[in-house]
Amino acid sequence: MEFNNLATADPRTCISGKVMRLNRITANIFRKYLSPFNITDSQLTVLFILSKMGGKKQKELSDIMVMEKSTLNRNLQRLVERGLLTKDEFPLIQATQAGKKLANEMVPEWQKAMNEIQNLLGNEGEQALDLVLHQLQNN
Amino acid sequence: MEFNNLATADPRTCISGKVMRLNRITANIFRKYLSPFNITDSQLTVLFILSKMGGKKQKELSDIMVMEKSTLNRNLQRLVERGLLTKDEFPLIQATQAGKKLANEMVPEWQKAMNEIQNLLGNEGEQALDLVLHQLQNN
DNA sequence: ATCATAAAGTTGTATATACAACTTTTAAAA
DNA sequence: TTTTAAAAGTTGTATATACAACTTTATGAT
Repeated sequence: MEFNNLATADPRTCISGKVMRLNRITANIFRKYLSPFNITDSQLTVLFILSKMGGKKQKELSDIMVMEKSTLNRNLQRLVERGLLTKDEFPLIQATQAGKKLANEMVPEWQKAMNEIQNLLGNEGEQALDLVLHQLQNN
Repeated sequence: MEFNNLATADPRTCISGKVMRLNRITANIFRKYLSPFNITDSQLTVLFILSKMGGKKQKELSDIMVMEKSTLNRNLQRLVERGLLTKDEFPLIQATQAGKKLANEMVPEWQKAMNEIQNLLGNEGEQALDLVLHQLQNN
């Protein structure tokens, strides 16, 4: 049987495949530093944002992170269950003192992860990543 | 309480956070085109690779995709269950005729997804993505 | 040929992700 | 103030992801 379409397509050029692979590479590096705190990449992103920028509504977080609202809800649940976030002032989600304390404690390890990745990327690579994001989000 | 570390860290600079957001953006675009075939990004990547490059061992696929072997195993299981891949010539994984036929049929929609993303990225953005991957994988 | 070790593959488990459908809250109109 | 509609938030479900621990297969030494 003839597969003309397949003959013209090259899976190595697939943007989605490249980005998923990129995601796994960076996730593997960050996980090395974050797993001792028993917290994931996504959870840390949420905790960092709320610890730095104060209380946010879920919709606001969802938009900032470009994350589906049900996915965000699940991430928030786990952080609330651990006492790191609170919904006491609904609809605002806020970091608790324990959450801010943990985020504060994690910064040195997060910085190590950043250093490792930045060493691999180089300035040029880091700027390239920002360009990619800028093209996709501001067009 | 004072959070000195938090004061110096900016979550917006987090490479992992940026890449996860990038991944969601590109995944959302590709999903629009792939979901009518009831196949996911990851499954398509596997099916494309095997349809184009012939049978591979799981370890080989795992290395090409930089995917954890248990994750790959799960993806393969679903494709085997659907009759799109076969392990009849273990340890080789191969696309079946049905799998190659489906991959062939999907190419036009995949190409549309690629066109939409390439229009957003521009040549500069696409080259930037390749640079990022190159820096992370070849250092 | 056999044995021991390493590598590859599989499975249990937990978390992440998103869709669809639902419930609750908010906002606007009457 | 009440009603209606829209928006936001929640939950059920399926697939993706990876770790740890296991089983199976392959390889090298004897």
